[in-house]
Amino acid sequence: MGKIPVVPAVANVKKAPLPILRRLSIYHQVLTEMKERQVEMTSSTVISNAVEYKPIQVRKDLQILGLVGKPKIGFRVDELLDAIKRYVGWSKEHRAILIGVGNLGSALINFPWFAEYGLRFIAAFDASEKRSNIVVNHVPIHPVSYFPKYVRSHAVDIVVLAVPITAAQDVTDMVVAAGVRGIWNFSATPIKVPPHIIVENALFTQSLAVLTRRLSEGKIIK
Amino acid sequence: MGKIPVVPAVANVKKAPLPILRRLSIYHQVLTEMKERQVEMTSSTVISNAVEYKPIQVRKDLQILGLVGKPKIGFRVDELLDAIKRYVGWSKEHRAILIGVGNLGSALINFPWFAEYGLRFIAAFDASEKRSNIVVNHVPIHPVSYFPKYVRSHAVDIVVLAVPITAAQDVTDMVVAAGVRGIWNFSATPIKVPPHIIVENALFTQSLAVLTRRLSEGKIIK
DNA sequence: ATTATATCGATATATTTATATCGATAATAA
DNA sequence: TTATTATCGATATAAATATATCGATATAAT
Repeated sequence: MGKIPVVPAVANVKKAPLPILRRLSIYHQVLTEMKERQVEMTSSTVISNAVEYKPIQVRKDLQILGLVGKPKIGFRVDELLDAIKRYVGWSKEHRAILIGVGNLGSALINFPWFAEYGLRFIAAFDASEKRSNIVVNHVPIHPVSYFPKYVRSHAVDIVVLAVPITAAQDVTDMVVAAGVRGIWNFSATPIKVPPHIIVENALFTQSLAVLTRRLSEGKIIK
Repeated sequence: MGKIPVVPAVANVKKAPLPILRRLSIYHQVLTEMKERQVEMTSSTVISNAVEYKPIQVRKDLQILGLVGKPKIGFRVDELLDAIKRYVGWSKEHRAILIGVGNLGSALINFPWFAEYGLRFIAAFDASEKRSNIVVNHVPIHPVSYFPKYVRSHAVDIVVLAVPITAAQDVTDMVVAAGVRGIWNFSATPIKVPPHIIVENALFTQSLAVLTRRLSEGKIIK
């Protein structure tokens, strides 16, 4: 008699290649602008013109979505947009908490994430008492000490971390202990988490490094 | 007689691989924290423990910096840090302008970029008159209409763009026309520029796409 | 009706990036 | 003193990613 496996079963969704995910989010933005301009059909070539990638690459990327285009014509803009949203996980709701309501946190909480990205801020937390117990963009702000208790009575999918470097790891540990699975990290330092937690870093210095390096590489000397 | 080439000569600095640049900026952060803790020596293995990359990759990345480590010991923290800063272009000053003084722009201008990254904000511009003619973090804010004139009398290396999507392309065109070579784009849309302009996008949705996809991939179903 | 063309999807190749292996070396322990 | 170990740097292999090629097809032009 074979043993019944006790490891938790996991949805066998294929792991999407990182470079493709990143480019899909750019195609999403371009397609959104096309939709606003009432454009109905588009193609790899047309999308390619709007971004910095070659048509072959755009075509290959779109193939992963599994929808069929028409030769000579391409794809319906709205279908492409929906397919991308489904693929990257933006067509279902993600309940999010903001921690750190400084300038950056305020910028994040004021952005209309829900309609296009499924991200819904249900509360925010801040270390400072004077930023607490107010409401920003319909989202209530609480003192951060209340966070663990809050999570016990509210389902939270994602914590958006916008705290200073010095607080980042401590707050992360609290978030992990509370059982939240996803962290979108805007603090300027990489954070350490156990393997079952999913972290994505939005580290500004990464793009700054690329920018300053490219500027020095291309310096015209004569 | 051979023709004298008329194409502008360019410093023959090798083009740094993008993935390495991005990881170097993370090592930089980790090393900075080590320096603050007075750690003198470190190694690929130790750095690896602090980040999500394997020791082999860290070693290979550091090799590009061209400094020699000691077997069994590794590298001096301060030498590594300096080498990274030189390599990515953070050891010389970059004169920067902020355009768009909303929450995000304010967060950017209040961050201490200069000491570690060489980025010096010399002025900011905003479309709103009521945000103009004040000073934030020692940086004067002007109406954006004054930008072209300002650039004629001040050397500007980088424009940091933190404007709404709707304004992004128009402001970009103005920046390009004014002759600025580098753009750090925090507006939520990719912008189009001529080939001699260097743009780096800090698109939040890229990391969001990775986060939401990874969350759905790893969903426990049983 | 025929030809030309732009695109798709599939497959093949090239390039880039990540990882492994291995001898040499500096420090530490026996 | 000798053995052991952690690391380095160089080179080799593997894996992932990007690009090219090509036949098929839907539309538009002749």
